Amino acid sequence: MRTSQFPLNTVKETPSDAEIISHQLTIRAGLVRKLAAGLYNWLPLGVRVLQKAQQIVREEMNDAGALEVLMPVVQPSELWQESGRWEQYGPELARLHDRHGREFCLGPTHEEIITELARNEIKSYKQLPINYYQIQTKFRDEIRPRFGIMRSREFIMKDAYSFHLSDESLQETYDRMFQAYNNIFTRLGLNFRPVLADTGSIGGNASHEFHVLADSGEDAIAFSTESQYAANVEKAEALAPTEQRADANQTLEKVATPNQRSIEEISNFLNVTTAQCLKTLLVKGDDDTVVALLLCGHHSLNDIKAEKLDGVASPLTMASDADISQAAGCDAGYIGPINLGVPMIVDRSAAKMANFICGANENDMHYTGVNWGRDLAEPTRIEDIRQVVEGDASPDGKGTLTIARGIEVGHIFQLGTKYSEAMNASVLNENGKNQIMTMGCYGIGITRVIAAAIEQNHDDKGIIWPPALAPFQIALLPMNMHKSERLKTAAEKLYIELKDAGFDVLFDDRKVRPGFMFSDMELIGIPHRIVLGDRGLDNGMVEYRARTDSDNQDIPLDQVIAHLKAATHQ
RNA sequence: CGGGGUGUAGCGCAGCCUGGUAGCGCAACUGCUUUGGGAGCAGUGGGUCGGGAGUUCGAAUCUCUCCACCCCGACCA
Repeated sequence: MRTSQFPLNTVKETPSDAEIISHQLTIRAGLVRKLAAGLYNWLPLGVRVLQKAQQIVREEMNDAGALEVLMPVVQPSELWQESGRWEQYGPELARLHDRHGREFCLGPTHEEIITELARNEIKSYKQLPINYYQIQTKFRDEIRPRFGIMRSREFIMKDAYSFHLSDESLQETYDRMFQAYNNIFTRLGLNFRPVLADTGSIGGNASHEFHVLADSGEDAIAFSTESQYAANVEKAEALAPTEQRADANQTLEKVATPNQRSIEEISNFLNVTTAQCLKTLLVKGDDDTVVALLLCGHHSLNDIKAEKLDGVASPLTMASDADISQAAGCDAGYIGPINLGVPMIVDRSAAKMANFICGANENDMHYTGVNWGRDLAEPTRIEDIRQVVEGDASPDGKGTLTIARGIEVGHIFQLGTKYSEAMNASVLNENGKNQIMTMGCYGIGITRVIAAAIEQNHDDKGIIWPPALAPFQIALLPMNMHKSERLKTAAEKLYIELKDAGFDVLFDDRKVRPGFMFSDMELIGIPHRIVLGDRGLDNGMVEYRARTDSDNQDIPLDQVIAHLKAATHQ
């Protein structure tokens, strides 16, 4: 490709609203342009990268036995009503009407559609298992789209859905997808980790997320220092402390704490650590009741763990101010478990506290020196409801946890029969009886993969594409070609030879200064660069430089192709 | 949804407080010079100052209203 026919649309200035590096570079390099909040146009250069990513995903999915289909973006409400998600899904689901007033939505995901397809097309156990996938645009009306293509409202996703008769068959396909995902992200050249995950709103059993490790990631991942254990902190179990509870050697006292509400304020005011304070959260329970959740002051509630507990409303909802004053007789900030007449769920760590501080259920008052079993009953319900923190014991018993940031680029689930049951997707089994199929689902955010790749691979000059994602492999840069007929002839000849050798070459035939060319090619991250100049031509030499090199290398003109083949492992 | 902020040329911004014929840099276009790390000089084009209403002789500037976009928060016990 020639730059004279393939405009680069690079810009020198960073747009003011781009916060993270991948957002800045996707715009500066001319991959995308913003159309509106969370909506992006993809320019020719960006499309080439998209296609590279899609191709790898396609190849690995096909190799793993999945079959490509294509489903509509616009989906009829009836199917969503059948699965129950028309009501469940909030404002994130963009709904619309056609001219006849019929209701539709823009698909944020395709479980309903694939289940409808499968129940019509699959009649016999002999057709199972089967794994369908598509690469399709999704729309989710995010609360806050941000970071450019990292979290946009419209995005491209590869989603796959498998159908089975048995859990064993589902597990087999799940394992195969797990392997396929490892292959895909490895080929894409990303530093990633599969982690145990929560199944979220889609529901189901086993689940892994694939995270690209980057400081700008929106998810926190807990890793074991000693083992392969890795989990989203939403999911990571906080083990009960192994040490015994300390002796109750302080006396219970009620102290005035005027205007000291938060754990932070209380600990400062009383000159103690936050770990000595007990945090009492009131949340909504079943049918208009209120439940107290008790945590160590330095721990945070994990609402995903909490809302799964019996007696706690899902989604987790904090009690209103009115509920609080009715249940505890005080304002938020002074609630405590002593004489609190609501059911209590105590975190494993909080149950081991001794001589702690808590609210007195009276405004501007706290208790100090509080002890379980003496000043109030021993906890009757102890659960894991907190977020893990750095240094916690790893749930698999090996090592301790460290916490790193990750970008979720893939997610695989065992869905079970949630959709197939609701939508009656069944086949005839070996005994001639109807049997509901069990399902798995497997997603990869294609557009997010590109943002993640840039987050992980860039320098102050621009993008450094992993070879598999680069829009072009080689930049061919003639120096001042318009002034030298000899150079022009040589450059044109080399361009043809490189193309014939099977390389993706970007030939910069613009009449621009050398520095301009260098900067452009570095910004858009082309992995390999060949520079042709009159000086080198006198000696039959060209210059080679990889995007990651700091120096040029002189290569005899007749060995360029061999050199590039070695450099690109072709 | 709550809080904060910003809308002025394609992009980045000044001008607004204190009302009086709309500016700077980059980009674009033309010409000349230049040519191994985002060139120099000269010139040219480009703006419903986010929309609407109001105050005023006169509004980018003051008032009201609507819209768009950005940031933070949605853990307060």
